[in-house]
Amino acid sequence: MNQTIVPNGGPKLKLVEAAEKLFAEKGFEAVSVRDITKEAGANVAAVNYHFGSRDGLVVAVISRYIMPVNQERLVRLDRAERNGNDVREIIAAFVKPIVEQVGKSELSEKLYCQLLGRIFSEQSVSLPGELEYQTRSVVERFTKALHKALKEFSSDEVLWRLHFIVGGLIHLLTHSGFLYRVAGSLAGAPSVESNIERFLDFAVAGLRDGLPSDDGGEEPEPKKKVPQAQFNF
Amino acid sequence: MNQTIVPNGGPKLKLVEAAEKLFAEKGFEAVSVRDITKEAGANVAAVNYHFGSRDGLVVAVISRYIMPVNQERLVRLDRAERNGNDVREIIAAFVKPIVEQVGKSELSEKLYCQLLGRIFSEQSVSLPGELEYQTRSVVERFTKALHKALKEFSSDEVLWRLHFIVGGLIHLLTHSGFLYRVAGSLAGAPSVESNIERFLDFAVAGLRDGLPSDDGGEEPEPKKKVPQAQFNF
DNA sequence: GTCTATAAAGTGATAGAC
DNA sequence: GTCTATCACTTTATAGAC
Repeated sequence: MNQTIVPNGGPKLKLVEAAEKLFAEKGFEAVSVRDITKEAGANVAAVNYHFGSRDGLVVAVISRYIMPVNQERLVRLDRAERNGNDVREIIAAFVKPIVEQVGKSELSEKLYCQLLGRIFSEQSVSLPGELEYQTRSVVERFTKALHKALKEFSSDEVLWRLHFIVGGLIHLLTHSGFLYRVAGSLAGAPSVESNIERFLDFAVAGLRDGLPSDDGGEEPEPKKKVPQAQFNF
Repeated sequence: MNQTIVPNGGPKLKLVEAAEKLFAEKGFEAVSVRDITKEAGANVAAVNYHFGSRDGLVVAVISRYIMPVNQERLVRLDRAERNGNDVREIIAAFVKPIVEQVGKSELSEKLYCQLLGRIFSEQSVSLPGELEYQTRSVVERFTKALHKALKEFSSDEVLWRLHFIVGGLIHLLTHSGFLYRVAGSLAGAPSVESNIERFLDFAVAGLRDGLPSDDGGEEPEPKKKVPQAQFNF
């Protein structure tokens, strides 16, 4: 978990790590610069010195977590497309990279999930062009791949269902907290991985709803074109 | 849309209506008392005089929208249970009361949806006992009804899937905005109702995943008990 | 009930010393 | 690069006049 955004291991990294933790716990809006510098053991002016502004730090945190996820998503999507474009594999390519990066973060599993849930549902922060472009292309590529795998549906229909999946995913991530009240170190306790698997089943079934059973479907009526959604995946 | 919370039609109502609009547009945290009183054409002190505090107003807004939805949910659930406990009818009982109340609000359809999305995903506001009790009983009753309709699954499994559904629903509501960029007054344009229907299909399919096809299922292994989730439905 | 004035605390950001 | 001191502003809430 150390992208180009925070190269050195000095005070800049300490700030980012403190910010991540607090953002995960309380949300981006509920944490002040003073909270962060206090948590990091740094001076109040440090955030502005190193990141230009509070927003600069927020963007740094978001980028650090989103970029590797998006990269891995595309790698896996390539593989899925070569493997015959199976719907479940496509959705797995979309979902699993999130939980895969858990280990690379210094955050606990719980906080990592909460942070990613908050990142995905964040709307008011304007991201740098590079990241916005990456996100847009992820959305487009997944929508296209799914549409190809589910020719029976219009691309709007596919986009809407992807929307629903994203919503369920965000909710799973942000509410992963309550999971840990029982989990602890119990054998067989529910883990993020098992819940992601559970979610995959749910998502694939919803996505495939309306198809006969496995392949060869009836011809559907194509529907109206809807503009590209603008949300973070 | 006039519950016991805001009885008179005077300045108190004006404040609530102004708050609703701004909360829908910008979120609960991003709106100040001054924004609200300005929008309502009232004095800065009005919010504190009429609602005790900013939080008091937030709670009033949330209650005003959630309570009728929850009541209608329970009415519909009763009906669904008498009708043979069909899964789709249960989920419809959960989802449709939301969109059913659109017309009773002074808010536009878009803002109404956004507000309800924000209410459902709100976590930091502590609600009055009455409302919390109502919400809790809604969750319990729906989980039980679903578990009864889907005996093949553990109640944890059902609860998780209900979670996923809630997530998808919230996302649909909060992103309903982008729908309206094309919708306008075009005939055949997607409406909230049609998207809810779309979502219902998705949700029911995901919920029923793992069942043979219609009825009579294989015996599953029961899973670990998970504590009741604490989130607003 | 409504208003003004103000309190008390918090916010992000920065100039300038070290 | 770090720190203190401070600016300019905003926040919620309230006392007290009308």
